[in-house]
Amino acid sequence: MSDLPRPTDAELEILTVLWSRGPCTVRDVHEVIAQRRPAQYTTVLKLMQIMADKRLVSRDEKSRAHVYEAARPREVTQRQLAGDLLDRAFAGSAAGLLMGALGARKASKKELAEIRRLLDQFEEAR
Amino acid sequence: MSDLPRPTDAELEILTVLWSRGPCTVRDVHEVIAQRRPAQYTTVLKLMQIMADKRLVSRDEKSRAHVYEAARPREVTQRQLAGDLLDRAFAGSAAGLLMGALGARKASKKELAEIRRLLDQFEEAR
DNA sequence: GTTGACATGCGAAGATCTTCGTAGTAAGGT
DNA sequence: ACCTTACTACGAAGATCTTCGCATGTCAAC
Repeated sequence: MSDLPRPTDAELEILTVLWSRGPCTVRDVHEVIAQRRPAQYTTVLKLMQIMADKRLVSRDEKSRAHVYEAARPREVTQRQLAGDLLDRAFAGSAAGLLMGALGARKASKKELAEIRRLLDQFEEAR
Repeated sequence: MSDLPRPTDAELEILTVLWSRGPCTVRDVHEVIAQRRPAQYTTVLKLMQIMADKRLVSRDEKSRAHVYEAARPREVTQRQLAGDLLDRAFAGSAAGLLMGALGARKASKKELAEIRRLLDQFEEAR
């Protein structure tokens, strides 16, 4: 399993679009991103080309408008990013990371219950 | 409360030293870092000067060897970083972030218990 | 076939990050 | 006073990130 570089901020933004919409053309991605902030088409294009070079995305060139797809499923990259932050800022403490997250944004009661549920499920699976 | 820029990788490494050892000279920090990887003294110096410009650290120039200190306590920066990642990669889902963390590194049974404990404590405090 | 719409490729600029060498300066011992 | 040592300041180079304009190519419609 080859390991990919940690995606940069701009790259991650594009990946989130690809994860939620599935394989996309540059135009598709640009439309989504341009909705939330000013961004030129060619900027998104260039980024996606670079991501293809880095193997962060795969590219299907069969049709005129190339179709890009995230190279790895969302969960795998999320694990990479969480693990990376865990090491760099939390000395490996998942509890610390969770407290950081809960302290940073209000979590609903429902979310807390969800966390407990996942915790049970996670513990069961070992 | 002024908001500080997100520390870069190299800056975060220095911050972790300052958090764990308290106020330090450049030499102190360099000694710690040089132990784990090759790094020139002036590289660390320059980084810490830049961090002072950015207000990520404060600098006491009274003695010849300036003494640096993290501008904000560890927990505050951890919250910033966790919140940032939460937004950028987990669509705000703390549960997702926790699963990412647990999936990335083996968590001991003790750590899982700790998480439950903190979760109780956190929920109580609202 | 010409034109218009739309796509990629390419180069380059500006910002930031990271690295380090060199120069200058202050302190302390001899 | 002088020399050594230790420290800061400064400038600059190289890498990466992010941005965008322009050239070029392709396809369909007229």
